[in-house]
Amino acid sequence: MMMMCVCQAPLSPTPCAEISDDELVSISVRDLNRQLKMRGLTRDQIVRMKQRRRTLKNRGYAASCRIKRIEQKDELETEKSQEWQDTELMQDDNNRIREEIAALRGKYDALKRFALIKNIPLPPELELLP
Amino acid sequence: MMMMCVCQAPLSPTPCAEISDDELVSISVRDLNRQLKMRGLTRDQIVRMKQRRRTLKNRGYAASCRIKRIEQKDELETEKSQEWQDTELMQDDNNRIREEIAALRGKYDALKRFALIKNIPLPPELELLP
DNA sequence: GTGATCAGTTAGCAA
DNA sequence: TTGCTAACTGATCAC
Repeated sequence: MMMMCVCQAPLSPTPCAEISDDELVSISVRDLNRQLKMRGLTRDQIVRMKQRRRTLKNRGYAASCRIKRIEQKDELETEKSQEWQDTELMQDDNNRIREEIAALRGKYDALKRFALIKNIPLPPELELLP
Repeated sequence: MMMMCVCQAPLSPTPCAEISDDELVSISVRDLNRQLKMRGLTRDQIVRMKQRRRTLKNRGYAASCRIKRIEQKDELETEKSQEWQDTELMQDDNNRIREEIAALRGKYDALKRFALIKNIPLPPELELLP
């Protein structure tokens, strides 16, 4: 299966001025602008810094997106097996009820025979079921 | 939701010699090598061409990978709703059987009262259930 | 070499 | 601007 994956280096060929990736993504826009002004950065450097920030953010979004996808898949699988268990329980229930009916029917048939043998007339609404 | 996505242009800044992307991915390695030899391509050009082929292939693999993922998700959802339907059917079945039991019990109770009123003695094994 | 899959990148939509 | 997601790319694994 898959092992570690070194993959692309996390860009940042120009740390520019001791701003780590972690800082850059977590800092607010307001604070970032303040920082950029404090150090004298050229427009070009500022644009690149902003782009680096965006890319780093996107990296995080991509990661959450994958995690979310996996979680949804797991969720689906769990729900499916839950449905399956429900069906199983219902089946068991069903079988128990069927046994109950069979037992009742047995008694019924016995009564039928009893009435027949003893020649006991039953009112029509109490005629035993076939 | 997502609409069309133009995204990255399909590389190929150097068509090099009338070999389209479609041709390049579908041609066999043997034939490709033959083609590359026929036209006099430098080692560097050959390496780039091979890399372009690999990239194009990878693009296709990535696409199938995404399609597969979507299909598996659909499959899971279908199976889940199928399980749900099974449970529903079973539940209906269950309810019908319960009604059947109730009806039987009704008859049974009527018989019980009948036997009591007419003072008909029943053998113990035919004693009516409570 | 081929195919699959992961993480990272980019484009583009939506809020 | 932020967050998300589709498509693309390169790395890496299995075969």
